[in-house]
Amino acid sequence: MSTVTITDVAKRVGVSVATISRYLSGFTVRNEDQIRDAILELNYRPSAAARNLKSGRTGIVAIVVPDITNPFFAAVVEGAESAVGADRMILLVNTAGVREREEKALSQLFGRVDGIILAPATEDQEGPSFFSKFGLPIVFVDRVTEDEEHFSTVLSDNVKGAKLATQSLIGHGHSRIAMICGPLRSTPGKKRADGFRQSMKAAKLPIEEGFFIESDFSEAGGYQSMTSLLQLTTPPTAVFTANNLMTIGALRALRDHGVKVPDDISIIGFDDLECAELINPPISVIARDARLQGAIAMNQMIKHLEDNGAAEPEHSMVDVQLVERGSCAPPRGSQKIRSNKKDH
Amino acid sequence: MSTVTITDVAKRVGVSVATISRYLSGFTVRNEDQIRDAILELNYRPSAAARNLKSGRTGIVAIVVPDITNPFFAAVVEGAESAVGADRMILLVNTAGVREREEKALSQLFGRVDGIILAPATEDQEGPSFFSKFGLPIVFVDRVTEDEEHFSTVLSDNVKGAKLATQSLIGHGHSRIAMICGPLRSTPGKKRADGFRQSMKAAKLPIEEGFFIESDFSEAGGYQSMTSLLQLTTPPTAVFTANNLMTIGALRALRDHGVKVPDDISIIGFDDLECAELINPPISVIARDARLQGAIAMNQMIKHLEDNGAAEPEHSMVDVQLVERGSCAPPRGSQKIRSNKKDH
DNA sequence: AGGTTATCTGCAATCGTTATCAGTAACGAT
DNA sequence: ATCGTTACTGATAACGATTGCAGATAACCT
Repeated sequence: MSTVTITDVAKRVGVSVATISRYLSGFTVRNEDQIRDAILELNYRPSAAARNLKSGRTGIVAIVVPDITNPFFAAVVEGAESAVGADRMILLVNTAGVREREEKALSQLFGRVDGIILAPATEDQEGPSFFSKFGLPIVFVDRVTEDEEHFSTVLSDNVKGAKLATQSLIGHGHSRIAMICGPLRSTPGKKRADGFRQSMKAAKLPIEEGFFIESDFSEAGGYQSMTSLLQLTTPPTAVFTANNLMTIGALRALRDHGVKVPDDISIIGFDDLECAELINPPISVIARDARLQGAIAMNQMIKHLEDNGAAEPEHSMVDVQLVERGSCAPPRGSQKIRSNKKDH
Repeated sequence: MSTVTITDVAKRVGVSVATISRYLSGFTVRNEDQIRDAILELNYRPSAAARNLKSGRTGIVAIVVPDITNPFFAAVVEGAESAVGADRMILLVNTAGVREREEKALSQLFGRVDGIILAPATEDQEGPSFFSKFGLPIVFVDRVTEDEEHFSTVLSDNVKGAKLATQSLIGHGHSRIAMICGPLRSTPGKKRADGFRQSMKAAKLPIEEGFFIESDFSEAGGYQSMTSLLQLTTPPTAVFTANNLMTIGALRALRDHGVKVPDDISIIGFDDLECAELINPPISVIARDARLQGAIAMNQMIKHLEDNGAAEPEHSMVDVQLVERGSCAPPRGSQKIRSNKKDH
């Protein structure tokens, strides 16, 4: 029980604590063997707390995500983990999408971590000052901030992705296209909506009444939204779902209502699904490298930490790509030849 | 930049640091308003490091998992998160299944966390002493230890689950059943193998040459294993895959080889898949509540921490259940009537 | 007023480690 | 023998907070 401290080791060997400390830091000292033995025998472990206090550094980077069970964020975390290096660790905070918890977490994080990688939950109103006050390096993932010059960001090309998805549906000859979107208060929600709208506009297609649904990036939300689309008097012939979970929810709703993909309705989702290929039909998606995003974020964070806060903020953008599988087809009864129209 | 300390606040208000400290700890002091103002104006945040050093507690619980992108572990982590409470946080360690990293992490954890929730990577030889030495409360998830009286465990009924799966296949009339198993050095790997063997034995069915494959709980492993099963001169008519990732890998292999489920081969997996219902056919699985396991583990951990290490170790077992969907059917050409045989 | 609590206060020690500073010993060069 | 250099050592002061102790103030009673 009694905690073994460096003093105990020093007494045991008969030298001063300073010597033990130096030995631990890799300097050459006289009685290295005896010290090593004493440490082993006493089972001494340096107190991280004391080191933190002295050095002002914790060796811990926090990563804040809304939902760790979302494979996208799990992959981001794993990517960050893979880049974190030997002498640092990751503190995970799951905010469950609750803004309150995010704030609470952030304030608790202070002094416990050297920096924060922050993926968005809802990101409402908070001004730049909110984060500046923190005094900790912050890297934002998939979230733009009002003062870009202060913080690094790792974004994915949400607008491009949404455009690719929408254009793909248009390319199959659809004109009555719906979108199940995420919260417009979040960067990914907003950007993907923008891309969708831009592509529809470029193709001179209207977004019909009830065809744009702002949901919440959850499976249940996807299910509900798709259900309400199906209950319209004339449902859409194609749907773009703005994230992986909502895609799954939407597919489940389609199955429950006996709607056939792609015969009755085409669907394409943002973010790949683990088993997209195994579903019948295989689901077309906009894919991006989540792991890479996490790794880039961590690398930027490390740069900030090593340069002692002097490093310039960086802004990375990871590419997205269309993965066509089989969930998109020409609308029922359409003879239309595949169009090659492109917006801008 | 300059860090604001309790001393700065004290000076500002014109009282001693002790008073500020007491104010922060909730005691009633005289100039509460001024103190509150000073703290706000200076943007003072107590140093967690200093508190840790004094109190010997960090308010952080580590959770060590082999692979956060595995939905099972993601759910365990989320369950733990949900139970962690307001004044504690979670430190996540992803060992990527590498034993070396696990050891390294454990030694780094000392002094940084108050306790460790440990889910198995490989768990070879290490004796009880290895963990006893730590002096930290440890709760094991899905992992048995040699000295049960020292540590709490949260297990799932792996043997029962494997039996249910095997019996289900047998019940459909299969006799040539294969298992793609996880590492036998891990508790889940071993127990699920045990359950499979026991049910086969009870049904007086042989496990044919090459029908038991020890793989690694990864999707790639599942793919490879299933491929090698298909290359046997007479492949099995049914397969039991020992975890979610291997199930997906196996399904992918089946699809790539044009083998139809359940017509050509029946398959059942351990652990549910997010989109098991969306696959054609829907995949039958052995399901368990991963989130619950995480929550129980965290609750046990909190009990240990609050009782100041005096709490008795507990051993919980969460139930498993068979979820029949549609990936199991009688073997091709079989006329056999569904048997009701049961082993014990 | 004097005495007794009841509150609140500041001083200083403490947590375990590292950084600084001022040594000391050994050794070769002068 | 003296000096300078090299290579190590120990005492001590931080780091920023908490806490026991004793003293101070106010409040209350007779």
